[in-house]
Amino acid sequence: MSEVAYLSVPAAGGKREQTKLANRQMILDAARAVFAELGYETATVRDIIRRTGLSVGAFYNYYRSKEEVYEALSDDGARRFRPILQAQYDAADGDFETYIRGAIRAYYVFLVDEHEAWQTTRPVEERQPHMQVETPEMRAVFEQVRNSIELIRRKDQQSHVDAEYLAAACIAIAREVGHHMLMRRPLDTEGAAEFAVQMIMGGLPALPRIG
Amino acid sequence: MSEVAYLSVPAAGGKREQTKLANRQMILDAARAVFAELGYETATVRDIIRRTGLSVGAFYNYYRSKEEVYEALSDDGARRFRPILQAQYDAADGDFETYIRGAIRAYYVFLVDEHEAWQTTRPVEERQPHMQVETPEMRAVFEQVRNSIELIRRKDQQSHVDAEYLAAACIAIAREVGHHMLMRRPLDTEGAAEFAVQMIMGGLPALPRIG
DNA sequence: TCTTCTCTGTGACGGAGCGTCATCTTCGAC
DNA sequence: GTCGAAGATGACGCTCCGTCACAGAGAAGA
Repeated sequence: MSEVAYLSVPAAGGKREQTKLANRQMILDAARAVFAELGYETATVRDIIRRTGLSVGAFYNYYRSKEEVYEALSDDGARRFRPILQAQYDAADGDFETYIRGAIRAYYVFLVDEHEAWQTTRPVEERQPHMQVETPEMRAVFEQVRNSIELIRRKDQQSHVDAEYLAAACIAIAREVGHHMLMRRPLDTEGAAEFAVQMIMGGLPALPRIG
Repeated sequence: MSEVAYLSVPAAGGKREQTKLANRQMILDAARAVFAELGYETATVRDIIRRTGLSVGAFYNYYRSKEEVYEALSDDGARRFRPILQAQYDAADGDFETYIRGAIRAYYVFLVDEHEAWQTTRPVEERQPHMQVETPEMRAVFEQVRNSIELIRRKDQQSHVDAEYLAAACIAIAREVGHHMLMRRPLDTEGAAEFAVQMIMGGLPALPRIG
């Protein structure tokens, strides 16, 4: 996507380029830490930039606002998750249940990882930006799920269901059950995943029984 | 729920009490209008209060912040919806599918009503406060659904499913499908409700087919 | 190497919105 | 009619924001 290195230095560029990259990342890291410590609402641009040693002006060279930094963080998450999702699609080889199970399991593992990576000082809701952040990458995830569903379903004899509603419902189940999973100890990604998958595949009558 | 009128004035109280009530309501109405016009983020406390003719100080006698006003608005919505939900539970007389169908239908009608009541000047996302507002009344709605599900399910021979996950999943489906329904024209509450109900009752294989 | 040009970093500054508080007004009790 | 309390008022100080004139460091050319 950019210039190709043509000397021994692999992915360098000039010193300018390097510090730019480094600063961008530094700000992102600082922001993640500050959001975790102070909570998103309380945190200010100054809090973030102080941690990097840069100046206020420098911050605005990279991001337009606190919101944009958070978006960058989310976008980053979604961007890292997308290939995982794609791998599940490829591995499922056209079988819907395999895809859904793989996708949801992967998602829950991802969720737990991220959750722990944020060095949890503050409760989840405070860390979150209170916005229904809808970054391009997140919309891409939704689209990817919808497409996968549509592709797989089309292969089946089964005539079409409303792919948009279905995708929305699947994502909704996965997200919400995942959210509740994170609140429980011990963390049980498998149990939660199985619940979600069964709910999608067979609805209530199919759900795993307790006791 | 409060004092009984013991004179000819039905629900008055002194003039003090009356203006207090009136002001509270005025602020709420103004806020709804301002959020619709300017969007939640852009709107300021001053924008809201200007519309009422009151002073800044007066605002802070009633609410602590813009956020609290929005919470009051949401809370109000949830409070009005609760009895509707309860009525569906009573009418279902212990039958789960009847309850779910009634609840979701009622919810979608409610959704569309509210949606139209907000005199839509701005897109939905901008009107919304970007917070994952979780008011007491909203938590109460969740609890009510969870309880209803637990009560009804317990009657069935069927052994227990995870009521918390199930409630979360049902609400998630209803909410998300509802959200997509609102984006489509013409508005089809019945179709969306049927989709959600079938998804919950029988999962994907049970979903209504298109064409 | 030295010069020049350009790009990035700096932080003081003006502005916006916030929430408070000393003060005034109005209500209602006696 | 008097007086105490509840409530309204809006100027004030504060915090955070985003900008911009300036400075310093890297690249490019001689």
